[in-house]
Amino acid sequence: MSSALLEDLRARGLIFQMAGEAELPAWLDGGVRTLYCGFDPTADSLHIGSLVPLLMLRRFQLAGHRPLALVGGATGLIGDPSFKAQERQLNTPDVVAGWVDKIKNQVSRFIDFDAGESSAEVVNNLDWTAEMDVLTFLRDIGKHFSVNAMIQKESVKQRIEREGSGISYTEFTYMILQSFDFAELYKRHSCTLQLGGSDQWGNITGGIDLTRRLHGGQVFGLTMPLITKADGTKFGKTESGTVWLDPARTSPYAFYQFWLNCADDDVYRFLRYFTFLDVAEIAEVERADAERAGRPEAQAILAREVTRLVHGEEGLAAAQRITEALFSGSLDGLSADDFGQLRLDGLPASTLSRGELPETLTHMFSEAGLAASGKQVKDALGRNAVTVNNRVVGWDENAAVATCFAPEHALYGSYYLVKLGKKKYHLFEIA
RNA sequence: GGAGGGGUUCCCGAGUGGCCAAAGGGAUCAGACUGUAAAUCUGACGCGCGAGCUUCGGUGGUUCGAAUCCACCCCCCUCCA
Repeated sequence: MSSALLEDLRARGLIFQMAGEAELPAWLDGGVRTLYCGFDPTADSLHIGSLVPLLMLRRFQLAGHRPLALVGGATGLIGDPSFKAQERQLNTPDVVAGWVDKIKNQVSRFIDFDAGESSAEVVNNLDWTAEMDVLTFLRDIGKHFSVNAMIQKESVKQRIEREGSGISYTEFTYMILQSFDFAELYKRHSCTLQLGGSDQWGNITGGIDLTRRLHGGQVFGLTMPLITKADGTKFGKTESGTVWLDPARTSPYAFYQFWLNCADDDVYRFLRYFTFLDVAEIAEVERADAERAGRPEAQAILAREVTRLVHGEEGLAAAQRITEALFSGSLDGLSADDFGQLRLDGLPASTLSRGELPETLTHMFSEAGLAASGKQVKDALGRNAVTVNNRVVGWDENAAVATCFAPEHALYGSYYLVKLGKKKYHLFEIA
């Protein structure tokens, strides 16, 4: 039954490497197994880079196993050097502790805590490292690690070999801390499988070795592939930066748009990675898209599914309302209440009074976040890329803010929907 | 502690007294083409509507003029002790 899980994961392209590949299928089939994946608090929210591992925990849970989400209250204080080009800035303990709480919360949305034998649990590695003293650590844990082997790990190689960078002892020790986590979870929870991104391979195998040495137990490892994009740019970034899971940082609307804008060359792969849709079903979507000319269905399905997973039905509905309002072409169908709703749904918006309008559009729009600088607004104005309630506004009107936002141009007396470029919208409410 | 190398605009990386707001590439933004794609082409890309203003690790100095020269300081890397 669980080897079926592995089959599905393989079909989705979600398996990059396995440690203990020969025994793992039988082991999973043999009963409810406990597995874990770690999430280090490097900010107050996770971003979509953590989505694959999070969904992976859920996939295992749905297959009857018991997932532990480890929040790295300890490892987050150290910093994982794996494949990082540079030493990281340390964050203060109280800051990290605050992030741990937020991330615990976030992680909890993806796994079920009330599922009988396979009920999930959130653990924090600070619980078993905080009180450990240095000498115990060095004698009981450190002794099992060979520096010779550690410096051979691919994940730290560039830090050791590359001219112009280096690695502190602190970060170098990260691998040992994470290895200790695995051994400890094995002891405490009989946890026998660790999941992670492919960059975690070195840390995972370290944990497997340590568990064997410390407790004589056989445990397993599984890594997921790095998510890449066909055009070679980094996955998970948009013009406005990282795509976060926290709706306060990335609105459900922006989140939905991110997936909707997914490239054709990536979208079917992403459907397999990021949704629970059946592989066969996804193949069917791909086939249908290929047959039909024009715009594929896949992006809409992907956006819908992932937004629902992360932001729930309500978040999805809000995102779809805004999308529908903005991209259907005409604003005529919108009522005054609809504008209010769009604001609530997370459409970027601001309120100004007629008396305090800025002197220039460049100032007004860059302030509102429609563009990074006045120069960009100027460029857009010069190319007729800006509209106010669908009326094109040009560079010659830059200083005529009051005219552009005159009452006769308003919708319902006070609403102005400004579009810059093809996709950037901002609602101004002018009282 | 010693010797050497280095810190340039978001990133990589040129620049070693004026022609430098600083080559080139990447990323990003806008336009055309489209499907709110991709590829391609065009323009922008420190800030400012503009006059102009502020940058090249930091602080002082030399000079008519400094990212470029000098002094001191901070940080990083390599090797030696």
